[in-house]
Amino acid sequence: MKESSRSSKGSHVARPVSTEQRLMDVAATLFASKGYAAVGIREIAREAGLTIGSLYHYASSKEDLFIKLLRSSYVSAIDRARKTIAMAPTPAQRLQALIRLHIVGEVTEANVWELERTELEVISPEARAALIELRDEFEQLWRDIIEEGISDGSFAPEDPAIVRISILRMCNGVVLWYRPDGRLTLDEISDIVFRQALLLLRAG
Amino acid sequence: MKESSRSSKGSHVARPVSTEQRLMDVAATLFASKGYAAVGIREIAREAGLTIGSLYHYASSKEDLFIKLLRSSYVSAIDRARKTIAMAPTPAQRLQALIRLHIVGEVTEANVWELERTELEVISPEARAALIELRDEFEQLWRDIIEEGISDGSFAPEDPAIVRISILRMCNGVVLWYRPDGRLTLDEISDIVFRQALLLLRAG
DNA sequence: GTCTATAGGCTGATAGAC
DNA sequence: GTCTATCAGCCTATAGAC
Repeated sequence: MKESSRSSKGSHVARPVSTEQRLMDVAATLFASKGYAAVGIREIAREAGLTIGSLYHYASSKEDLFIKLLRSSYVSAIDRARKTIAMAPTPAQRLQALIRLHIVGEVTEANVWELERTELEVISPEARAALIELRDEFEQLWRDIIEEGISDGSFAPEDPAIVRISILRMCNGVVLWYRPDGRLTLDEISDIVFRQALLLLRAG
Repeated sequence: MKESSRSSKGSHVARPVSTEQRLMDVAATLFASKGYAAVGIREIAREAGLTIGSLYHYASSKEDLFIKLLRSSYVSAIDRARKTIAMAPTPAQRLQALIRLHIVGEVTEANVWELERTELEVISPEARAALIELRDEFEQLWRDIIEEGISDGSFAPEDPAIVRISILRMCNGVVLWYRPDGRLTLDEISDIVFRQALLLLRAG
């Protein structure tokens, strides 16, 4: 997802990725697919092409690795979401762009959002509070769009909070059943989810 | 959930529960809240008031315990759903009853449905196939209601499959944020989710 | 049907050479 | 920054007494 086109080498080969980035990507994929407790540090190290000893150069513990990866995932998701929102003029268009960004992001990267369900509870209270703050910051972006739509009259949901949760769950669920060779493309799915979101928001 | 009012004792004290039932309940709660890998058999045994040795009298392995509990949860959910559906005359009423049953069931018992997300992958292929069959049987009940609604003209969703998945995810998500002392009762939440489901189904 | 005791392996984490 | 070697503790599961 990181473009880094300002790399000085100007190389024509596949852009090299830092060991740390590779480690985080591997950890994200494994944690997202199997859950925190089910993934061992040996497996993470092996998949990242490292030994256990080397892994501990990048993170001081398994929990620290998990926290680092969640934080960077949340931060980059928030960052991209803000930029996407800034380019759309109306609440509905902002919502459409955000839904597509979220669905595509989850399928092409790792779905870290479903992890918060129970896995956040394994980490220490202070670190958890910081992560929950980031998660709330992300959700606030959706909340704002809905509020703006209500203000300008384009949305009129029965219960804005439940609708917001429902829309996010519809997005988060796609990665569980989407298959690249399936009936629908990610763009088509994103459009359907967006129209479903509109149905919920325009209930009034 | 099991009534067993035909117990011969006619006792006026709280209905006694078999050790096996208690074990299954404890295991369901723990697995649902922390995930399969994060729960140890020591913890399950302790919570159920047993030692490890005794636990293995009821299940031959941790995986076997997990399979038994998922199977019994699925079977009883399907059974209750069928009975609930049979009492409602129209597709919309069947849907309303099923949504309420599902939401209330998940909150008052353990939410085993979210487990299938990734946890089903840890169990052996044969057992998994049987469980997936049960899960599909449950989902087929929802599919049937939607199809019947489409046939009689009361529903006209853009994409029946995605709407079905979305409705189920809206139901399954409630247990993640519902609090007994919160703004809404379970009945109120169920009604809102039902009306949201109708919005998705009557898109036409 | 419940217990105690223990086997055998895997886990997260550390020490220290290079 | 990466490695090898290793530790102490926890895990699932079993054996066998009662």
